[in-house]
Amino acid sequence: MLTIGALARKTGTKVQTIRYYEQIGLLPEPGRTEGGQRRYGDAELDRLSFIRHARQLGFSLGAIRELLDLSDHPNKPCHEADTIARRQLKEVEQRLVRLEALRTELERMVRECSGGRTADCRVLEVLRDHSECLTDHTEAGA
Amino acid sequence: MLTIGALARKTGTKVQTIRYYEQIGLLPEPGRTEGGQRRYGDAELDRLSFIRHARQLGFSLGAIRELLDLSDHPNKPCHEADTIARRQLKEVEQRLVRLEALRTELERMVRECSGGRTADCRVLEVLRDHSECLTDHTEAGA
DNA sequence: ATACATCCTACAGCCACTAGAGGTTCAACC
DNA sequence: GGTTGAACCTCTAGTGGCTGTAGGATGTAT
Repeated sequence: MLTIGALARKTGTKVQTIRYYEQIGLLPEPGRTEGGQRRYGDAELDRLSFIRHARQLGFSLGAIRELLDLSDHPNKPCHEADTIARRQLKEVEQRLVRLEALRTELERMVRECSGGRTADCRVLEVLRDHSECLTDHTEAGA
Repeated sequence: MLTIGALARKTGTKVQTIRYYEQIGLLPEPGRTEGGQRRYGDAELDRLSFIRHARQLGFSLGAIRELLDLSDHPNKPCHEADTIARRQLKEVEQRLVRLEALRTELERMVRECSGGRTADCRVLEVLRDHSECLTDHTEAGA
């Protein structure tokens, strides 16, 4: 039986994050000691590891909820999980394209900066005038 | 003189976002009509365009605040702006590396999915067992 | 028995917006 | 001059995915 702190260490999660996952129903309410402290078993360890791994792969908590649900029903057909993963892959690919455009633009800004006064700063100039950009990075966000 | 809606259209910003920028002090408080509606001139248009462009390049509002401040002082040396841009470039590059690892892993998951029952689903299996991963995508986040 | 690390709840805060309620103003048209 | 109706106003709350803090209770080692 693991304390919440031990579970946190084993999974590389913060204690508060575990409680947060419980609060939003992603983790089940665990057993408690007489004094009211949470105690976890292997099932919870596996489930949290699954969640953390999926988060590392960029899945949203909503998608993870679906994946966990599928994982709980071994006889369901698998194409739903496949769909979720493909959707995630598509999003990652789109982000990659946008980020590459950003990199190009930032590299150019930095390369062309002559190091004088801000009045002549290439970085600020490019920011001031969008038409100086070679790539399309609209909607690029983070 | 532009209404807030016209300014929004010109810069591709939502009206609420403009008010939000004003609220956090990124845009100055504009003049008002007798009835209390905001009216903007070219200076605000330029400033908001700068902000939006920098946002598209992924700069945080904090970084943008610094850049605007530099832009307001044309005789300051330029290396601070350069530093901010380089920092941003570095972050973008790091995100790219992580996202590429994610893409590799997601592609493999999707490719290997046989389309049977969830019990045998490759996607779910990989999520369950981190050791199946070839790439390091820890801390990859979004 | 005591120390003290860890646990508990409850709530506020982060970023960068976005949405909605409920009411007011402006500009155009008749 | 009167009437629409789109656009404006303020204020508040919600989004995702946590993170941090206050103030107190519990568990374990000595």
